[in-house]
Amino acid sequence: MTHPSAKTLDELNRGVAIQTPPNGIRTKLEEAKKANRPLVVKLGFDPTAPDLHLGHAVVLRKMRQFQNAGHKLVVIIGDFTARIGDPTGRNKARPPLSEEAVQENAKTYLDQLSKVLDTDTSRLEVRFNAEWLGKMNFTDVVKLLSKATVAQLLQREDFNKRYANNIPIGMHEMLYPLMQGYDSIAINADIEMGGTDQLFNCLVGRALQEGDGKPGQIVVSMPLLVGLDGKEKMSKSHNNYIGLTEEPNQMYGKAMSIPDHLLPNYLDLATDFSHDTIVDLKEQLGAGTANPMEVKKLIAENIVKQYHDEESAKAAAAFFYNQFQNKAADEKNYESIDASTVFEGETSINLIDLCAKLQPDVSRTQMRRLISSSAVSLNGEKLSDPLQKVECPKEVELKLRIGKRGFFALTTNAK
RNA sequence: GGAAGGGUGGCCGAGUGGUUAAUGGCAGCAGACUGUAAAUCUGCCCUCUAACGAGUACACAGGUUCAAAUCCUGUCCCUUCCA
Repeated sequence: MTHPSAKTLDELNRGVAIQTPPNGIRTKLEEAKKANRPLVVKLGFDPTAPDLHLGHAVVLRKMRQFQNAGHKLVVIIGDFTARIGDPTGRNKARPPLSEEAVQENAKTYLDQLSKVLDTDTSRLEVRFNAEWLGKMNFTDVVKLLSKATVAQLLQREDFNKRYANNIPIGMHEMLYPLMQGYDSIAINADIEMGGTDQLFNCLVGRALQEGDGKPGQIVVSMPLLVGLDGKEKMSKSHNNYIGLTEEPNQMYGKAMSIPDHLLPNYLDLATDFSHDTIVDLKEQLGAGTANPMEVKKLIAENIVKQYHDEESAKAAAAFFYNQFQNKAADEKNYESIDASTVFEGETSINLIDLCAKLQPDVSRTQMRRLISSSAVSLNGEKLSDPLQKVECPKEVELKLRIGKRGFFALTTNAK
C-alpha cells in the first residue's frame, strides 16, 4: 500500500477532464490510507463490442496509474444487458449472447486489457453483472426504479435530444443507467472511470450508492479521443479507430492519417512521452517550427511502441516510409501471388479480370472505374484500359499496384 | 381505441405522375499536388456487360396508368397528441 504522496496525486489528477466531486481523488486516497485498504476502481464494458481502441486506452492508461499506486481495478462485463438484447431501431436482429459467447468475449477483453493494464488477479478483477442483476426479482427492480425520476433521466443529453426530436427512447434504455449504477453498489466501487460521455451514468451510480446508505463513488471522466476523421469521437461504429491489437504497419499508417489539427490532442491522450516532451512539441507545432508530418511520425511510432515494441515501431516507420513516401517503386513490399492461380493456364488475360481476381471484394463495375481513373499500374506504368491484355509472367515477376494500398507481385513458382 | 405525421441509396436529407439510377451534404474510393494514408483541388461513388445495352432500387404486397418513389387499396413499422 503506497501512501498518497503529492507526486502520485499529481499524476492521478493529470489529464482528467472532470472529477466529481472536485478533489474527489484526493479525498478517496486519504480515506484509503486511513483505512489501510486499496481503492476499488470500476470500469464497465459492454460485451457486444470486443474491439478496444485508443479511445478506451485513454481511460485504461489512467487506470494503470491507479494500479501502480497500489489500487485495485474491477472490470465489469455487462453480460446481463447483452442478455436482454437491444431491440432499438435498426438493430433488430441482435440476438442475446450465449453464455459461451460472453465468456469468449471476456477473454478477448482480458487479452486486450493486458496491453495496458496489469492483469494479475490481485490487481484486476473481472466480474459479470448478471451475477447480481440476474438475481433480482421484479420487486427489487421496482424498488430500484423508485430511486430515479423520469425527469432526472431525461436530463441526460442524448435522451433529452432524442425526446425533443421525436426519436424513440426505449424504456430499457432508460434502465441502463440504473443497472450500471447498481453495479457500483454491488462491488462497493470507490471510483468509477469512464469517458466524459459516461459522466451521467456514473453519477447515477454515485446517487444510488448514497441512497443505499453507502459512501458515493468518485466519478473520474477522461476526455474523449477524437477519431481519425477529426470530427467524431473515436468509436467502432464510426470506423475511425485504431484498435489496440492491430498490426504495427496498420497502426502506424492509421496514425499517420490523423488530421494535423489533432496533433496536440493525440500528444496528450495517446502517447506516453514525458510531460516536458509533450509541452515542447506542442509549442513547436504552435510556433510552426516543427513539421507536422515529422511530429506525426513521432506520435505514430510512439503508439506502435506502446502496443507492440520498440523494434516493431521502427520497422513500421521504415515500412511506411518505403511504401508510401519513397518515390522509387522498386523496393516496395508486394504481396506475393502465384501467377498460375490467377492465369489458370492462359498465357494472357484482361487487366480487369486480373484485378478482379486479386481483389474479389471489389465489384467488377467498380474495378472498371478504378482502372479508368488510372489507379492501377503495372511495373510502375499506369494503365487505363480495362481490356488491355496482360501476359502471364515467366522469369520476371509482375508488379501490380491497385490503388494506394494494393501491392501484388505475380510470380511463377512452378516449373 | 381515436387523430395527425412519417418510412428514399452506408448515413443525413430533397423529390409528390414522365430525360429520375433519383438534387444536395457527410462518409468512402481514386487522381493531381504536397509535407503523410494531413490539408487543398478534381473525378468517381447499385450490379452485370468489351460495348450497344440490360437488370435491380425509394418499408412490404397488390392495383390504376402508355408511364409511379410520386396516385389508390391492404399490411408492417416509427413518432406525436388525445383516451
